[in-house]
Amino acid sequence: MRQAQKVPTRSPVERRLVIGLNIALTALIGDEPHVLCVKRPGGWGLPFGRFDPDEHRTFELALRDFVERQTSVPLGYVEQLYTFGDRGREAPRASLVMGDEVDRIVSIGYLALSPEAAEPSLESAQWRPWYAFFPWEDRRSQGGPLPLIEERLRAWAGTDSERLDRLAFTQGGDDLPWPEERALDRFEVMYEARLVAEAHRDRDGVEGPELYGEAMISDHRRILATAIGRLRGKMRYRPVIFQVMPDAFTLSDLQSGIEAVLGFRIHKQNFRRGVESAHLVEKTEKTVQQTGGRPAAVYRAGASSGVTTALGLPLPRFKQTAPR
Amino acid sequence: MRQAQKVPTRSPVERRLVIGLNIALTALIGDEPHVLCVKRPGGWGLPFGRFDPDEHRTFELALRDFVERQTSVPLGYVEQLYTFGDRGREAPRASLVMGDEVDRIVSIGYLALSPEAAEPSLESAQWRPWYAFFPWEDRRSQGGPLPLIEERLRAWAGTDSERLDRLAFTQGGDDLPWPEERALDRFEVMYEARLVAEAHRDRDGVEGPELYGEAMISDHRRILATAIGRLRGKMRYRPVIFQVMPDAFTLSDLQSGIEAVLGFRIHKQNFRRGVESAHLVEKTEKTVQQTGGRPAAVYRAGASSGVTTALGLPLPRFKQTAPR
DNA sequence: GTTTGATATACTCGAAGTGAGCAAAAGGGG
DNA sequence: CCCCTTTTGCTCACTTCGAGTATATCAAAC
Repeated sequence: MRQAQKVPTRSPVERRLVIGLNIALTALIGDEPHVLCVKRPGGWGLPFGRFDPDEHRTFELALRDFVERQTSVPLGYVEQLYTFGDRGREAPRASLVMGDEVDRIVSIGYLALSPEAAEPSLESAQWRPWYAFFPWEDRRSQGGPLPLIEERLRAWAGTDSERLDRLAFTQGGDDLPWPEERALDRFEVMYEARLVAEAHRDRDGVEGPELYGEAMISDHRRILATAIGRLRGKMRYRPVIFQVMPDAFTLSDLQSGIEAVLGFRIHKQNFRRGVESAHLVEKTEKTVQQTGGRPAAVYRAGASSGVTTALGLPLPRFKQTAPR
Repeated sequence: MRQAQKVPTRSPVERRLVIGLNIALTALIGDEPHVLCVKRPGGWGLPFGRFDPDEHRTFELALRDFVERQTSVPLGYVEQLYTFGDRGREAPRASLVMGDEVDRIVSIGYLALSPEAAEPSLESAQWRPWYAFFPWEDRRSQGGPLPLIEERLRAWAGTDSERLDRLAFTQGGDDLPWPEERALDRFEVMYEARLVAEAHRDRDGVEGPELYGEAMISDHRRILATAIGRLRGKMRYRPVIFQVMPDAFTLSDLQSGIEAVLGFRIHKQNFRRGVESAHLVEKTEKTVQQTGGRPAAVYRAGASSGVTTALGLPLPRFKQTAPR
C-alpha cells in the first residue's frame, strides 16, 4: 500500500534516471597491479556502460556484455562494490554543462579480476597502474611518500577530535596497524583535506598547493579506491588472489603479487608457512629459476576448502561446542 | 566518446527505471534484535520508498525522509548494503501480474540502526524479530535448529565439490568456525536448496517438504540477510554495537546485546577482558542490579580511538617498520 | 543474622598463532 | 672450488585467546 501512495511529483520536464555501470578491471602486469582505463574528454576514466533494462536481465550480464564488446577484454571474477548516487558531488560539472534537464545518473561500481592484461581492442582503452592514481597506497618501498602526506593530514585535522579519529581509523599509527583495506576511507580523507584534484574540481577551481595522484573523471577514483580496498580486504578470507595469478607460479611470484595488491612487503619465511598451512596451493614437480639464486618450485592453485577467520574487537568465534 | 555511441535501443513501449530504497532498520528489544517491517499484500516486507531524483539530492536523504515520514521512527546510523537489480528473481510475480510493460525496479538495500524501537506511527508497520525470518541464524541456545537443516543441506550438496565448498564456506564445520557474518551466503544456499519459501514462489508453486523461517515479499529477506551479515561483520572492527545500545548499560547488557546480534553466546570473563583492553567504554560510579546477584557497574560508550585488525590467510599487517 | 543462590569481577594457565631471525640447500658465474 | 643469490627449513620469544578457578557482593530465605 505504501508504494501506491507515493506517486512521484515529477518536475514539468521529465528527468530520467540512468544507471551507469562502472568497472574497475584489475590485472597484474609484472609486479604492478593495473586497472583498465579509458581516455575520455575530461581525463582518464573507468570503462562505463549504461544499463538498459530492456536488453539485460542482470547487471552482471550487462557488464560482461559491454566490456567485452568494447575492449575485447574478457571478465573473470566480478563483484559489485557500491552504488553512488549523490548529486552535487558525483559529477556536478556535467550537470551544469548540460543544463538542469539532464538525466540523473546513478552509477554502480564493480570490481573485476583477470589473470592476464589482455590487449584492449579500443585504442582509447589502456592498462594503467593502480598506484599512479594512489601513490600513497603503495608502501612497498619502505615508508613511501607517506611522511609528507601525513604531515598535511595532521595539519588538516588540527585538534578536531572527530578528524583525529578518522586519521587513526584510516592511517593507523601508534600501535595500530596500517589498515590497507581502507583505501576508500583514505581517499575520502584526502578529498576533504583537499589533497586530491577532484576536491577542487567539484567545489571551486582553486588548485591546492600540492595534489597527490592522478585525477579521474567524475567519481571514478572513488570507485577505484573502493575496488582496491575490497580486493585487499577480501584476500584475507577468500583466495581471490588466484584470480589475478597465472596458472603456474612460484611462491615468490605469489608473494610479490600479494604484496603488490596489499601495498607493502611481508616476511618471506612466515608467508610460506602461512601458505603451507592454508593448503590452497599444490606443488608441481617443475622448478624454475628466474633470479640468480636457487630454483624455485612451481605451484598451482589447488582445489581445497577455504580457511576462514576474522576478528577485531576481541570477539570469539562460534566453535560448534559453546563455552560455558 | 564511448558513452555517446551507446545510444540505447529502446523498446517501443517506454519502460522506465525505478530505484527503490529498502531499509533494514534494526533495534534491540530486550535481548532480541528486531527489524521494522511493513505489512504488505504479499506478506511482510521492509519499509520501501521510491527514489525521486528531483526531490532528493542523495539516497540517504531520501531514505531518512521517507522512513521518518512514514513511520516516524528516526534513523540513526545508516549504511548502504547492496543493489539488487536482477530480473526474473527479484520480483517475477509482480512483473507477471502487471504485464510486460512494467517499470524495471532496481532496489538499493540499506542497513540502519536505532538505539530504541520507537513506536511506528503506521499501524501496518511493526517491529519483528530477526530470527523469525532466520531461525537458523540464532544459535544462542546451543546447537539450535541446525542439525536438521544441516542434514538437508548435505543431501542437497551430495558429492558435488562446488556445493560442498559452499557449505564449508557458509556453515563452517570441521575445525572451521561458524562464519556468522555470512548470513547472506547462507540464505542463498538455503534458497538454492529450496528450503525457503521464496525459492518455490519465484520458480514454481510446488512447496517443498519443510521450509524454514518466515518469507518476505520480493527479495526483502535477502536484504535483511545482508543487513544481518554486515552488522555482524562490522562489529568486529567498528564499535557499531553502541548504535543499538542505550546510553547506559552494564557489561552483561552489552554482552547479551552482542550475543543477540552475533547469534551465539560468548565466554563472559574473556568478553570483559576484551572490552577492557579495547577502551571503548567508561565505567560510571553507578551500579544497578537487574538480576538476583551482585550489582553490576554501569558503563557508557566512551570517546576513544578504535581498535582494529582483521586476518584470515595468515597475512601480516603493515607495521610501519617493514620486516626483512 | 546466617545461609543460600545468583551474578559480577578478578586472576591463572596452557595452547596456538605470529613476528623475526639464523642457517642450510641449490643453483650460476668466475 | 669459492662467492653470490634466492629458496627452503627451522627455532624461539612473545602475544593472544580459550577456558577454567576463585573471590566479591548483593537479595532473599530461613
